[in-house]
Amino acid sequence: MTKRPYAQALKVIQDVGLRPTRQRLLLSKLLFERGEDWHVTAESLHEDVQKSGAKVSLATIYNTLHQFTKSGLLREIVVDSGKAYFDTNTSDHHHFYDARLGVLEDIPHDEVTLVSLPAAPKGSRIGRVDVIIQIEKF
Amino acid sequence: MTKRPYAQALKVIQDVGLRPTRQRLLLSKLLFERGEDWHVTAESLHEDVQKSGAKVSLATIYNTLHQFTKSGLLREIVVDSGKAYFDTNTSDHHHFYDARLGVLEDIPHDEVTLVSLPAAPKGSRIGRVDVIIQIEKF
DNA sequence: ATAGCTGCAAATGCTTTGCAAGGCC
DNA sequence: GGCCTTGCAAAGCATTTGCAGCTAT
Repeated sequence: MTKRPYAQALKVIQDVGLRPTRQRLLLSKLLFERGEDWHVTAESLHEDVQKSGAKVSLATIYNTLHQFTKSGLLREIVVDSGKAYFDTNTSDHHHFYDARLGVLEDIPHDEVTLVSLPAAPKGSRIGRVDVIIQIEKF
Repeated sequence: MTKRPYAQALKVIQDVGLRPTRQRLLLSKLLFERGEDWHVTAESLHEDVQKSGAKVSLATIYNTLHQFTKSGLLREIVVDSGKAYFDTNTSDHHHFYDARLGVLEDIPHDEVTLVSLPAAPKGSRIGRVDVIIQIEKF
């Protein structure tokens, strides 16, 4: 079956029950049809939109990133107290982060192993475990 | 030997080669003389200053937190893309974080063990490893 | 004296919000 | 039509910066 333009992007959006608007289709396409995992900020995605010749307002990009995250299409990664990163790879994995360059890189899931997780403080449960390995180029 | 007020706070500052100004002495005292590890934001520290009856401008608090961090007296912890946390415990350890409440808690160093750290991407070296365990109260 | 420090206010950077106009079902 | 979405501009926060005045040495 031939893949029509936006076919995958459309499906992704419909699968989570969002309306396939022009803006969401484009963002979905930019995010999920490149066949690799990657990391975006609202700003970087906005630039990609402009490079594609289209136009989506920054506000809508913020809204959409959050909707996609809430729907489980994206995962937010906190590595910088001042900028939000989103990861198209929502599976269980960790990250390298180069603070100087602001660049994130996935660590394959099986390359970090945690032993002996501590018990959560009483009255609370453990949600997610994030491992961030700071790196720097030399 | 009796401990004069600010004796410890003064020493801490002199040890890293900073001028013991009124502001730095107070902040040092608030941060390091309570005999336990804790986590502050510029805002929370500012409030503590005011509760103590003194006054230090927010700008100076930001400056001082960064100077102290650069001097190794504090460690910055990134758990929120929008607010900077600082930890008076600079030793090797990890954190619980309740995103809803914005509360950080230390995990004793020996209660998390990482096995099989991945190799850093070529051309880079590993700096710090941060493990953040998201928790939520129930 | 002088190099360093402080505080105010203004500026910055990222993100969110209010609301009128437009689009999808 | 009615509800969801978008986009702009304005507002919001946390943080940084410029610079005149103050302070430790």
